[in-house]
Amino acid sequence: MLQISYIRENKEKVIEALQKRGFREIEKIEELIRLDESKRSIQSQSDIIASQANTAAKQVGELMRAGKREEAEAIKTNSSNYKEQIKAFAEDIAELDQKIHDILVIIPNIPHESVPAGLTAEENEVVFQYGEDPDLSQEALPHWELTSKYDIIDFELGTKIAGAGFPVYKGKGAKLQRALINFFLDEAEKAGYIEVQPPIVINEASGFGTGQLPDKEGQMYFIGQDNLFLIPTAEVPVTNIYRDSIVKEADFPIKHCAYTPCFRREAGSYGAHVRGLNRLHQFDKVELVQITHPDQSYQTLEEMSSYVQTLLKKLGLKYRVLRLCGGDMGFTSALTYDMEVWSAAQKRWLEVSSVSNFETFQSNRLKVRFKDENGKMQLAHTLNGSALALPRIVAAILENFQTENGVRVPEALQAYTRFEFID
RNA sequence: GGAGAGAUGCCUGAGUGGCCGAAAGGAACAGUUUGCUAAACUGUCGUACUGGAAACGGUACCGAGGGUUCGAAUCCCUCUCUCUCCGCCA
Repeated sequence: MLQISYIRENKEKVIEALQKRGFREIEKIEELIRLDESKRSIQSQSDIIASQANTAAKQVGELMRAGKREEAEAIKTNSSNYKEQIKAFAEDIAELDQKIHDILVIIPNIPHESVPAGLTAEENEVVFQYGEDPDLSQEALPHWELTSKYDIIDFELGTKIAGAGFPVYKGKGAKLQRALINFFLDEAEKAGYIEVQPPIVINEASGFGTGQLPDKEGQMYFIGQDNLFLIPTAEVPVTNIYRDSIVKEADFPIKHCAYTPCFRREAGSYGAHVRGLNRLHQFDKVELVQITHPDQSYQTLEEMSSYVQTLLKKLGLKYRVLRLCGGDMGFTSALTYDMEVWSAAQKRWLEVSSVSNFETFQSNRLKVRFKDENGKMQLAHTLNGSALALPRIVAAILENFQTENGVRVPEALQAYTRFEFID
């Protein structure tokens, strides 16, 4: 959520930036500023009345103590209508506040200046590409055939138990998952991230803090009886650790990693491109979260991006890095890099990580602040990135490393799987 | 699920109608002392909005929302959360 004071002081800049994103309701900005102006005007009128009421009340107290009963009574009768006036002002202010809030929550973050213009995924900018196309035979199979050939992931069984998009991992498939999780967590620890195990359900305040609510509740599974949501990503519970807190400047950067399952309803996305592991309702992911000083956040973003790339290199996967264009970025992000791996049998790029700087967009909602060197409160910057999401990594490993004798496990993982081939 | 207790500033904790934006201690920050560290001493030390060039003011906030009153951290109502005991249980 943008700060109203920032919008007020940088109106043109905000409008221009939102146009880059393809935000349609630009006129809302003007409306917002009008509402804010009248709110502040009413507020100061109300403050004057309140000040008078306070003075009168204080006088009554003093007169009573001095034993001057009648004078006190006189002021009392004069004071009785202050309350009504203040109440009337308060009602107007509450109404305006609500309107202001309703607009603020639909305004997306302002894109960083390096974000390319563009509205669709085609306009994302490829900033880096690494690795070779694996040399596969004509008979190379897509991963959903390999999983049943080696009996490591059973999609139908998951459908029976829960529904489509909830696969059952079996035998070496389950072990591969466990190996990847441990590999990712160990690497993150080496890179200085402190591991946490958060709840995998969140309340409404947490969902609001990181920007999933309001608006995206349709993407999350809702447990109505207890008013909780299953997490769509560990970003939500991990970042919310710091909600309503004042962090020490010396503690920057705060670095956490977390493994969690993630749940997404993915309502309305079906078809050939979501086959197999490409898009699931439940999947595993190791997530990185950082909270930094505003001056450091873009440097941190680059570090997170290169960290994620080292993981892909260690796994021997061909990948590319995209800088998302304004229209393709998430609502809360100021700058996002997507990492995509090449899935050789499908001949498709699969997104396996998304690394974003949210600047103060989340911290303004979360109220994550620190005291700067001048003793002033400032909002911290929040960032996060997947490192990594498992299913598409599994898909790429299966497809890219398939041989006649089975699927060769990447060397970096063998210490974790304790087998070299899936066969 | 049943019964009870509680929610105050970064933390602990006092405060039952006006002199309370809030005692005290701790932490933190600055200074004095010190060979260094520690200790001691002195001072500073809430947030948000708002007026002002600044100095310095105004308003709001003691879990949330209502109410009583000239006046509420303090009294009343509702809600939320936390803790303790009992029950159940991985």
